[in-house]
Amino acid sequence: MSLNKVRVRFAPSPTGPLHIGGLRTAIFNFLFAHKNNGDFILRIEDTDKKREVLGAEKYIIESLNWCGIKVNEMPGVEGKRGPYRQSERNDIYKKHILGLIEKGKAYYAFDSAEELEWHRDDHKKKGKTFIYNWHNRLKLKNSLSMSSAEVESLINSKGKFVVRFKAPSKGFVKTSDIIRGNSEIDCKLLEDKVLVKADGTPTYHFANVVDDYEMGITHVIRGEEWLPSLALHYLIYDAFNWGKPFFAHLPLILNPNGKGKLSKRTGENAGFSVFPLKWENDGLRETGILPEALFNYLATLGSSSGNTGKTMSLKQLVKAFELNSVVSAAANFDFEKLKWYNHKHIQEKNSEKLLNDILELMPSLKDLDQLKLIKAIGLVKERATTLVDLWALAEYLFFSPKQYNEKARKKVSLEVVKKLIVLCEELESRNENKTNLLGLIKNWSNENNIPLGRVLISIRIIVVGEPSGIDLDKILSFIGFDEFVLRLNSFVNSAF
RNA sequence: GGCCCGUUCGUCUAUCGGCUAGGACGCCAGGUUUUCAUCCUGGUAAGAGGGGUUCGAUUCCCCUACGGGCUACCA
Repeated sequence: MSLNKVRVRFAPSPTGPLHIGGLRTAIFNFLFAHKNNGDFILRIEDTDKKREVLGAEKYIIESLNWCGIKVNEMPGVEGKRGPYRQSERNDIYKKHILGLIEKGKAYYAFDSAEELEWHRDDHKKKGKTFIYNWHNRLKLKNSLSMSSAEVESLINSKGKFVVRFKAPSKGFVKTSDIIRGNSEIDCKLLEDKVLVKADGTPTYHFANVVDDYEMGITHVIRGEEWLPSLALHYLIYDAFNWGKPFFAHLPLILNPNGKGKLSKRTGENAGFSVFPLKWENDGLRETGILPEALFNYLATLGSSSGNTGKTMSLKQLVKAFELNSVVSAAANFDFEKLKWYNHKHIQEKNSEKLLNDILELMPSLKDLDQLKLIKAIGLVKERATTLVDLWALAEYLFFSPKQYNEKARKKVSLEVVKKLIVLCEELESRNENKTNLLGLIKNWSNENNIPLGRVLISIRIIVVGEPSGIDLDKILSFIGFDEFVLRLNSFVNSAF
């Protein structure tokens, strides 16, 4: 175990918006860094410029920021080990690849894409799999099979070549993973992977190892999809004679039914977004999910340390986090459970802060009395699952219902309502104290033998528009006597 | 096809070889609420199958099945 300061990185590709799976990887890295007083680095893996999507990098940073994931070093927040975009690190890769070629650990190859495609097809027809490695590298066009003069002239004339890693022809690579334990990979099966592409840019495998080394990464925490490449990465470290970081491969997040990696499409079909923020369509933020709830839920997906059956704050999650309590099996995404976390976190958040969250989503609410809004949030929040329905649940406290639930409307006794209006007029003319309006109404209904249940449901439907909502008492004192009379009258008017 | 990883209630998970297999979400029932929801109480439901090892396997090993991932000059 090295005594170096823990340094971890989250290394997404800007090929699209950050999705839930990527975010979970970021969260685990972040949790681990904080648990160990380490650094959390964001590295943008933009070596494939063809696939880069405009705005993706910005989206990634905004998403992390929204979730409260603070980054110590990243593009724009340069530390000593930058730059933090791979596209800006080409000199570093060039220097290192030359060293590897000199050591005989890597070689030039000139096979065209078409030629390789032909070999793959040809092998497939024969029921075999084409692997570019020790088995056939001498029959292919590369600096191992050709004379140095030939190689030199090819490099000088065309300049089109790739650099491949020379994987060993025998032996085993012993790999180790914090989550999965030890494993042995047969070198015979390994491919001579391309390290540098024909356009001079590195592939993931090469850039990744070089950067993790150069940036002093102590723990590589990444998705399970990289597990098959782990042996290759080990060999690259060894070829350089570099010390290896520790590795931890996180289980994947699958679709709710367990079929395949969680995808945008299944999310859409099931009615949720797999993106934290808006990207074309609404993200989780826009559907009223709280960042702390998303963080909390994702921290429990594939780990027992956060999976306590209770909500946990960032502080608690950091304290509880253990890399070796990460589960090795893939986890299904469950939107229902996310909603439960969201509901719980709404309860735990104070109304002022909730108001800020809601105003971000619905700026038009800034026109309303902010103090009244805070009070209203306090009244309805225990019923809310998302920020969006938090407002839906509070709306009738500010505006009279646009329409009345048809079924419920029939339960309203027009006769009673008319009597109520008369009562209100009397109260007004007597200059009665109407603080306890509902109490006055209850007494009145008692004295006049009007069934109280009937009165209450009628009032509720007129005031709310639905047979639902918070305590009538609270509603009436919130909207006040005048507004109440207004709503009674507009109901009577609409009844004809 | 080849290689890699995995398999406990429907879902997320607990179990350091010896338990009536625990918790959470969901669902169902009851209670509170003169509404609806929240909330409270209870219930439902599981160690893929087959071989070993062992006094004893969910737990260790092997096989099979199933699921997932990788198999690009993408990451």
